[in-house]
Amino acid sequence: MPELPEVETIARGLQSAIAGRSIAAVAVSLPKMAVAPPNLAFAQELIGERILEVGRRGKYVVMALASGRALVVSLRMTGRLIVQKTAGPPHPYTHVTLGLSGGRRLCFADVRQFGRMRLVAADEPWADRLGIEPLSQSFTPQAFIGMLSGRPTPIKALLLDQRRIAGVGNIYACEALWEARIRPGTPAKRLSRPAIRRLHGAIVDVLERAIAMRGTSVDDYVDAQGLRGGFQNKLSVYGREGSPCRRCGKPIVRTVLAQRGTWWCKHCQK
DNA sequence: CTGAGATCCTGGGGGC
DNA sequence: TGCCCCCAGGATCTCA
Repeated sequence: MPELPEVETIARGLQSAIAGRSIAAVAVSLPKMAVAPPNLAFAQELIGERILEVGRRGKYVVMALASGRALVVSLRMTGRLIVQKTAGPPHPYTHVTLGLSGGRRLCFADVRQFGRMRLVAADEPWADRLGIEPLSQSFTPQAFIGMLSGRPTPIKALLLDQRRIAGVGNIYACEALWEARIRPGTPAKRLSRPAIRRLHGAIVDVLERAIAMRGTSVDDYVDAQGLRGGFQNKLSVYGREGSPCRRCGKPIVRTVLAQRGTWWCKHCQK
């Protein structure tokens, strides 16, 4: 499932592969996957547009268009954005295809159909519910302390809340909590200042290391060029139930917290 | 505001 | 071996 490092990797790949190209054709085979503002036709609006640059906000891929509008893509669990040469069959489970200048096409594929490609107007505040970017200057230890203050919510559930921190998902929440030696179920308000500082550093560290490895491919994640990431080999706890903790050697356990699988070490996460 | 629960989907894993 | 059932999982919406 693509989280911040995977989406960042995809966005960088798209930036080098399709930035500057114009959209010559649009094919939508599953209409719910392609959303446009009211009374506007997705395909018709996009034809003739040009993709200026591709970036990321939280777990969303953001394609800035020449008109000032944007194409915002949510990949959810199984969504993919794949750039291909126009010849040959499209990527499996492609529901939206953008035919681009220069003989390329962008396939938006998704087995489970949870993802969305949304055309947003220039003045549409589409990201107004998203929280702080954890790799931005504004994510300071002080800001993090304020975010957790007084909250009874289990710290892991809080890390997954996109309204607070945008981009952290299940994999990196588990990994950061292990790195900071914090029990996932700890109420946020019960964490000490040093623990919060450790966790702040761990979040930034694990996200940066994962980006450097081009993301984690535990299921079937691939980037815009169809390549797998490398961080799955560096995971400390996620998906490692029964395997020895890399720090203390005790077996990693799996529990359920906030309706999500949660992997952690009972011995060294207090 | 906050949290809990439902919802959307389908491949694949587990159970028999 | 083969078949069927059921579940994971992110964001969004409803409801308390």
